Amino acid sequence: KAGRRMFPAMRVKIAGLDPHQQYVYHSSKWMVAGNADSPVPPRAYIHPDSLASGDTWMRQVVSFDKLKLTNNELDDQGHIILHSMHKYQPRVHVIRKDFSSELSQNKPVPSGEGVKTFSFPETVFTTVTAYQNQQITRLKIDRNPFAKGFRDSGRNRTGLEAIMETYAFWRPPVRTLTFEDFTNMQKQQGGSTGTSPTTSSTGTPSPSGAA
Amino acid sequence: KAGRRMFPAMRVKIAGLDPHQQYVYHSSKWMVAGNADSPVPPRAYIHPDSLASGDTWMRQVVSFDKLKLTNNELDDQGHIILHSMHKYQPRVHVIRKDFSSELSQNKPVPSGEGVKTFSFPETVFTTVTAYQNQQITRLKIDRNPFAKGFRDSGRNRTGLEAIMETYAFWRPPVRTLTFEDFTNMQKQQGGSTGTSPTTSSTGTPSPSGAA
DNA sequence: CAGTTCTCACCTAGGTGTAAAATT
DNA sequence: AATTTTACACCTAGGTGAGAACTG
Repeated sequence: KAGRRMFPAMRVKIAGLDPHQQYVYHSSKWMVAGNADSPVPPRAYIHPDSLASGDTWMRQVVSFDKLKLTNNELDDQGHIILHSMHKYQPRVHVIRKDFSSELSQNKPVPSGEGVKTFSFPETVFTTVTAYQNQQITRLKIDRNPFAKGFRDSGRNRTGLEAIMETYAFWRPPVRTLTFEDFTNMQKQQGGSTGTSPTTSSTGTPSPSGAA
Repeated sequence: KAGRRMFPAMRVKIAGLDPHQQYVYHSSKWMVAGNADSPVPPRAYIHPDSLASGDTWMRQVVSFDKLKLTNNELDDQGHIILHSMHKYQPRVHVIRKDFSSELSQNKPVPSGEGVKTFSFPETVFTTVTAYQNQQITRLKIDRNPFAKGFRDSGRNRTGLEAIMETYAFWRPPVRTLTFEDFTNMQKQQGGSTGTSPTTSSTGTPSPSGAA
């Protein structure tokens, strides 16, 4: 019924906007890596602060932590619908609000000048309904405040868990986007099947189901 | 430090908008009844759903329940700053978004065609830091879910409390606004020192103070 | 039986009035 | 003495993974 959040969430910092122009933040397109376009165009998540000035956006770290995923095809609460056991790559769209094309979460992201799209290989992840990897489970329990109830502070730090020590002071990366970087970014867009263990690969479970 | 909400909150239903036009909901001006304009122009609360189509606004009951009041003159969290022990009358502004005058919570509400202001005598209230009236205290404890901890279901229903029985099934009024009503509304704008015991008169405490 | 759904104890986050303490 | 501030117990609301129950 309800969706579940991603953890860690996409967090982004941007530079190079016109401080007095209005912008919309859009997180989409939830590409299935290496698949043809799905029959239904995927939903986009419009950042709740949206329609704010470039000045406002640039002054803060933009966090997509309220975004929720679901595997319920009939979801009517605006959650992002994904398929379990698939690999996805989040994208961030920065859309300048000049021509007043009302944008909805279902309409495709507009294109043209004033619309920039970014994506990062390290944020590729695989959706699951049950964790397949004990390291991911521990990472989430140790880092997500809402899972504190499962923390077991006095535990044996054996072999495999030593790896987790690496994450003890790790923080989700905050990338800085500049429009100058954009042309470089484009080249990177094609095949990003990154298996970097740093972020949430094989992590985020897509949540419980239907209405 | 933190502000406190109003209870019950302003709840409003509107009709007569252009379904495809964009509108902003604005709750202000927090007039001190019968006083000259205060030195600092009062803040307005921009409804969080704002910049939505007339269609969207009309389909739902618009609730201002997230609005927070404070008596802290130096508040920097966007709460509405009021003075304790004063009488206020909330107003609702419906602002058509055609000329792109960016509206901020601090800027004065624009005027002209496409901007309609409504207020209701039954929503006049008096700010306090401690309740002066035991009936208000009981009303809030009985009706506000967050005060459930103070409910004492098996209690003596003595004299004064019998009055409260009246409120047992009472719900905050949902008013319907139409632009046709607007001219009538204007006449009512001047002196509304309504002491109707129905709503929150002598109720809402303005919250704890400073940063 | 691999994958999914459901329920639950255990958290975070924050909205209540109370009563004591501080302020004026 | 009257009003405001502060700390607090007790709620609502909702985000966790665990583990039992369910599904194909």
